[in-house]
Amino acid sequence: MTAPRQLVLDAVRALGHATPEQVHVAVGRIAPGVNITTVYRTLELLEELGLVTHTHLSHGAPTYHAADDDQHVHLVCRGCGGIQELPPELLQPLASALRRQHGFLVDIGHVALFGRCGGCGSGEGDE
Amino acid sequence: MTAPRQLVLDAVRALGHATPEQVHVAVGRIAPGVNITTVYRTLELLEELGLVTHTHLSHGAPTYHAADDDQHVHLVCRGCGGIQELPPELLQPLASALRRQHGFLVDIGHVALFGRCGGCGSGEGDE
DNA sequence: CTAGGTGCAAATAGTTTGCAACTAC
DNA sequence: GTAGTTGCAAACTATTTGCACCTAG
Repeated sequence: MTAPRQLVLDAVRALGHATPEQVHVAVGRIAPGVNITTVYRTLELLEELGLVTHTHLSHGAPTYHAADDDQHVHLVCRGCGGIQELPPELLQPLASALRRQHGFLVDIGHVALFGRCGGCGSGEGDE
Repeated sequence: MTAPRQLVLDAVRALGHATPEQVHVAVGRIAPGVNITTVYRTLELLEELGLVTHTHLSHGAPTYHAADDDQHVHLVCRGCGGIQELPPELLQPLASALRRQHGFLVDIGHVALFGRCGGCGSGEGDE
């Protein structure tokens, strides 16, 4: 575990959610000169090691979070773009149903649900 | 509704799920020369009109499907990359709970759940 | 010396934009 | 002719790859 790697892991843990670019910025604050390439490579490595995982919230931007972090379900509002985190227990009933009926093991910490939050009843919504 | 637009809509309907590029290829089979740009622009337009919607399955590639198509929940297997479609009723209990408890209106046809399908108990998994 | 890790630049994929040509009223 | 639509090329963003360098054992 080298310095840049530790920094990337720390950044992911500190940020909670972060895109590779956000991680890069965070790391760069402490150790300027760390290349974005290294961030990508390190995130990939950390993911293989099971230390971080990533989820796809909204568009293409993947967000990484530490695996030892609390797992949570994401509610992404298409109106205001806000993201709510909810306890994963909410998914338990669904998860068991899927497992029983379809043999599918849902990765609960990796779920993003799209929709509208209370404040954004309707109207436009860009993702 | 011009010819290219009709073709894009037809392609989305015919393909069921498709990335913009797949739509482009499908359209090109019937009307070569239609530009990928037009596909993107048309998809955007059709989405505004409410005729199609898109979901993010796995990585960045968005998949479009016709809005009048049956809504369905996607189960994306991180092992084999396979995609299962399930009836949206599965989400009803969860959706009502979220609505009641969090005022959040889940877009049920827009859900992708990641995990492992029966055949891919464990092992690697590239998204 | 040897391997792994890193930075840099270039390549690639996916998507968007600017602009001129084209078509339908 | 005016507005909306399209194709093409170029711009952009996000990500990946090739390669030389550097450091630890």
